[in-house]
Amino acid sequence: MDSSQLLKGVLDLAVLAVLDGQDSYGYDVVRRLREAGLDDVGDASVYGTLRRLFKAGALTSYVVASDEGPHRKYYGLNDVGRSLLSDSARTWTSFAATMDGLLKEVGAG
Amino acid sequence: MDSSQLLKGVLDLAVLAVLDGQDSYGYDVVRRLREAGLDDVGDASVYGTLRRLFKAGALTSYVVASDEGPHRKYYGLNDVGRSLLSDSARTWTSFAATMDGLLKEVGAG
DNA sequence: TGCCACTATTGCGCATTGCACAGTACTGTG
DNA sequence: CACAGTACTGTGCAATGCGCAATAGTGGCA
Repeated sequence: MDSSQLLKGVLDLAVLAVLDGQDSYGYDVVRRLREAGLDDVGDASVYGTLRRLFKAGALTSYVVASDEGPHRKYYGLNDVGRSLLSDSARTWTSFAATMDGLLKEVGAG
Repeated sequence: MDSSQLLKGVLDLAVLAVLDGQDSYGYDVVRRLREAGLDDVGDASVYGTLRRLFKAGALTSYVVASDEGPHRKYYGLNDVGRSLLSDSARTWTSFAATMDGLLKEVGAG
């Protein structure tokens, strides 16, 4: 089954979680998400999400030069972002519990 | 936070889970999902999902007259639907575990 | 020198899908 | 007859993940 639709609305949360505690840039966020198990996440999705969160005022942003390639645009959580992260995490946990409840009945008629 | 995006790709699974073990019709599926905790699920979403799953060959369908209102269009799982249900459930469980893993690091970064 | 791979970001347009809203229609109550 | 509850259909919109192309810097290799 295609898991891409599962990311809808959750990618924001995943990106915020990755940025929590340590600033990072798009290319690296993609790498970290894939290592975490989100194998199929598209790079354009992550860049888009970062831009959207920044535009929404949840992230700070600054550019850093790199010796190994082009410049990197770092993003970090601000207060809005941290607040959004905890709210989203709570919403996700609750939602996941509801789904688990629905699935528990499967096969039990 | 708006949880509507969280449903993306998961509503199929939720509907399949509700139909597992007992045939049902749209209006009742909506009611059951809301009782299960998916308070905000829209009726048009459920009807659309049922139609889509039927069109995809995962559901059987038959009409039953009702004494309390208009006819009811019942849906039930066939082999394709049951297979889709178990596959989707597995995908969901795995995905949810990945997300939980990402969130576990929050605050510990 | 020229070609290629890896790194890194942006922008365009598309596909999927949940939802609001309107319309149709049947039953029962006042 | 108006209205509420039940029940389904269709239209069009909004959100968002993704494929793909373009741009651009660094370094290796023939």
